[in-house]
Amino acid sequence: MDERTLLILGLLKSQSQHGYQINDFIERNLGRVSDMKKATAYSLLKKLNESGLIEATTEQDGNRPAKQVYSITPAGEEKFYKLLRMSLVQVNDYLPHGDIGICFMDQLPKDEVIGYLNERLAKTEELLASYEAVPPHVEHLHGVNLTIRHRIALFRCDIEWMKQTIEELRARS
Amino acid sequence: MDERTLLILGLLKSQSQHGYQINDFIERNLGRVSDMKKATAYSLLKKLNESGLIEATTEQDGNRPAKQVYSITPAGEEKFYKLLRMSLVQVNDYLPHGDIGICFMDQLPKDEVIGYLNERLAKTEELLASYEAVPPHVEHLHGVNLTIRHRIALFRCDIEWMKQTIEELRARS
DNA sequence: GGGCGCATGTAATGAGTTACATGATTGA
DNA sequence: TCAATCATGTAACTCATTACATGCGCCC
Repeated sequence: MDERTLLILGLLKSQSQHGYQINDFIERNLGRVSDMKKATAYSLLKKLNESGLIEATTEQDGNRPAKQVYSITPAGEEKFYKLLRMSLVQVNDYLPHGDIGICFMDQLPKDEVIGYLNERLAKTEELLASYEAVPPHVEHLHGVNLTIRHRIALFRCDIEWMKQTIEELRARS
Repeated sequence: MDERTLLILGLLKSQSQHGYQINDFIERNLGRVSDMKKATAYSLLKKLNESGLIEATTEQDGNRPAKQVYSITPAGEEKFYKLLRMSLVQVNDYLPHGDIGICFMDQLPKDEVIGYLNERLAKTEELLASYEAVPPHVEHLHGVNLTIRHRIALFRCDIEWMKQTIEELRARS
């Protein structure tokens, strides 16, 4: 939750926005950094408003549904910096999804496992290629590029690990 | 949830066990692969029993509280293999926790950020060392070793990425 | 007698998702 | 006129966690 709060406060810090805008920006530009969903964004905005970290003004364009435009408050800025510092020092402790399966791989014939891992390897390489193909440059948020590089590094690491694992399986008598 | 189900079914496949035993095994031997908590294990066991993937017999030792000893059923074995295959082909798509903070790093003075990243780097190196120090060998589940190697690789990757990022920050005018 | 290990469970809470519901504007 | 985009929100649900509650046996 802290992470999502940090994201919303950070986006509002650079510019007052309404919910739709924030969600739209995340979907379009930050799909590779956050998976926050629309409903989550709206309800977080509501909650942050209630707790005084952001404040809302209502805007209306003609006959359209009214917008709730949110701005960050001084308390919100303080919270933003606190969360940002916490986030920067925090160690990533990975518990990769697929590793439970790896634990039980001996329950299947070696060749079958190698087949699955090769499939996974190919899909991961595809994913990596898609990241390498599109150098993203999100305006005013150029730290995003560092996170993309981070993910690319992680994919490469995964690929190496899979190759090594497959090799080792193959080498088994 | 699928992952937790796979874990429990996999453990029961090798041996009928009661809840306490399963939780104990996970805590002692699989703390680096799964973070499933006691209450989760118990309620999952209940649920899997209700859906027929496992079955329970009651055992009593003297006057102690009765144990629910669970065994995997044929339906459970089928489910196990299905989940195992799914798990093995599934691509890991990492969304590292700390990366939201990285996006906003420009909001803090460069030197402060470098300080935080160095702190994070040191902590990660410590964590890595703890993984490298203890070569785990869980009996009958030797795939676990591969997952430990996986995490070691990911930590090394993270460390490299942090060093590179710090270097780049330093190089900024 | 007190604390630890064995053994089971429930209740409250929290975070987040999916799916639903509504309605205006705009462009093909 | 029909679909897409703009715009907001709620309700039900799932998953998992924390904290609580209980009680025996064993050893110091």
